[in-house]
Amino acid sequence: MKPKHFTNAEISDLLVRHDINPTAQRVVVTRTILERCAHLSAEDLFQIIEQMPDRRGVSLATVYNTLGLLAQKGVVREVIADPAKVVYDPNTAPHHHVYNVTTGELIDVDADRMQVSGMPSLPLGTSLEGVDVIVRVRSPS
Amino acid sequence: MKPKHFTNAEISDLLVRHDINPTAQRVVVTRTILERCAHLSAEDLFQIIEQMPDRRGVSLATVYNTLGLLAQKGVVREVIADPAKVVYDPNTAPHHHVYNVTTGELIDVDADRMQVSGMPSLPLGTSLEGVDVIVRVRSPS
DNA sequence: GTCAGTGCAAACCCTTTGCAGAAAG
DNA sequence: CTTTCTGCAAAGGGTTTGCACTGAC
Repeated sequence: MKPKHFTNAEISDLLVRHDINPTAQRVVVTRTILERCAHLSAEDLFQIIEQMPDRRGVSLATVYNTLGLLAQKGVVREVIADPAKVVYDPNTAPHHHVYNVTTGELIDVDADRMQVSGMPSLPLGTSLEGVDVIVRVRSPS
Repeated sequence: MKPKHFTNAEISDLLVRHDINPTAQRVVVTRTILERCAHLSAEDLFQIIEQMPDRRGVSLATVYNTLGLLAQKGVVREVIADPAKVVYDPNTAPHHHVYNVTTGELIDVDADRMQVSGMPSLPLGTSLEGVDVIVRVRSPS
């Protein structure tokens, strides 16, 4: 997935459309993860932002808070593959993942290539949040 | 899933068959998780064992180490659904999970009821470790 | 002035590790 | 004796929280 470029105004609009107050820090965080087009953890993102020359200071706590908010509002997707940390995926189209447990690498698989059939009926009083498929692979030791 | 009962000798045999040296502590841990037939975290298991009257002392570190070993040797299965903690599943038959993000409840779904089609070819030099499907549901707030 | 948002540091939780002592053969 | 395993307590890493400050309306 190739990097894209966004103006701050575009990001700001996107946030507003998702019911998020577009503060300077939130715009930086959102813009960074969307432009990187990669699976990043909060810590990854924080370090990238720290090294931007034109950065406006963004604290680690704010990165965590913002990513949580973005995930909750559907701007990005949380991927829980590695028990050690959560990564965020700017790809919000339905898709699944191949996770290399040795290297930590995470690869997208389009939902129209790999599908789930036979969805069980949901427990009473619950609504569907999403279906995650994770293909775990291992590199030779 | 109803609780089962095992003799220590049965558990011991099981461990040996899986290439695990059957120490007293490992037998207690293994027996407890197999008899409970439930998804348990290391902490859960530790607390259950702590309250057993006939227990042989087992430390938290040993519970973690033993569960890791059991998972690695295929006696139990690791389930990574909640980013906050790993749970262990004594059901090693192929199956998937419904996870309630509100309550933390985790339900098994037989693999012959829900299936994945269109598995991607694995990255070069990797071998398949497993395929996890997690249906996330939410209870109303 | 009000209220949401931010930064910092401390707190938290789950998990792993270092190391000395215990157990097993 | 040697090797493996265990227990304890401390460290570790990711994430969250408390609280005072800042900034926007």
